[in-house]
Amino acid sequence: MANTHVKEMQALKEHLGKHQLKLTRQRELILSAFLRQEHITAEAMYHQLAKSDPHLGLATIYRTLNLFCDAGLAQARHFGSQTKYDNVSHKGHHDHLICTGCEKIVEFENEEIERLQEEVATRNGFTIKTHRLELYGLCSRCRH
Amino acid sequence: MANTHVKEMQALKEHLGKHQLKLTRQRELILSAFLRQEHITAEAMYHQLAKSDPHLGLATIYRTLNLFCDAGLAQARHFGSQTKYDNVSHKGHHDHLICTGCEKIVEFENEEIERLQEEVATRNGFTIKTHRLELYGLCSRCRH
DNA sequence: TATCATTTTGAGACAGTTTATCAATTTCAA
DNA sequence: TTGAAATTGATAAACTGTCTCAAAATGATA
Ligand SMILES: [Mn+2]
Ligand SMILES: [Mn+2]
Ligand SMILES: [Zn+2]
Ligand SMILES: [Zn+2]
Repeated sequence: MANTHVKEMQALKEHLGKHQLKLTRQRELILSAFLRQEHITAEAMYHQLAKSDPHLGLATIYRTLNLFCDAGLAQARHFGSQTKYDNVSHKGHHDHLICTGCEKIVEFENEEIERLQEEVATRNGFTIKTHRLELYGLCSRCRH
Repeated sequence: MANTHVKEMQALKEHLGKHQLKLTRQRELILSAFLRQEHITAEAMYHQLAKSDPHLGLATIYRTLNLFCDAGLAQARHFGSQTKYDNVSHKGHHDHLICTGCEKIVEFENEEIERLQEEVATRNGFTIKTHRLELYGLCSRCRH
């Protein structure tokens, strides 16, 4: 655990430094736990961390995950009715395939789709800032 | 107003008939107002209708819009953090371009994107049931 | 048209999720 | 080491949407 997530920790420190924010025990702890997941809800992280740190407040989890979003390490994604924080520290933009049977989430990137999105936007006079593409269905296992 | 939205009214009646549901003054009123919009929140519809019918309850709005969804007249869409009911009575599947400046929503369809989505799904062993594609950005007016 | 079982409504309670408040604690620059 | 500023945890509050239930409306039937 000593030399894992060094890069992300560095990125966080950089963000903190730029915004007069402080590095706390909680922020370190939450970052470390967050980086072990791909997609997680604040509530799930709260329960997960409660085992080792029963006094960590839910509000702190929310505040910290939102801080990670500001720092570019995380991204809040609204899947169905849940808000999951997506670990984007080590990867670029991507979209999602979501199994409605088992909740499995597969990430994908498709240059061609992205290009066509730009085309659609341009045709309508828009400049895209962000987008969201989610495909909901059944994975091979759940189909049977 | 006498002969507008006759088809949609008919579709609603058909759904009601099939499910032992009743046609009420409120359902007629809400349908008529709903069909005048493209995308609207339950809350917005509530305030809009309150002017002419101050006793119409918010729960009734929600119940009725959800009924329209069941009847295939409406579709609930989660844009950002808002849930808007999309009037789909007279159109098929489509996706959205959303201006983050003025909230303008432009609908579009793109065969090619849809095809590529299927391709991505197949490649990952998924069978798509639904999908959501939203492009957020600035419209030409808001860019300046 | 009157009857009346069934459905619907409106008001507000309630639930789930996220943010705001604030006194106490922690951090870190000087 | 000190102390101003930031952060935390507990909990209140905000917000969105659903549930409850007594009263009212609907519509099939006589
Ligand atoms: Mn992801
Ligand atoms: Mn639409
Ligand atoms: Zn599955
Ligand atoms: Zn605009």
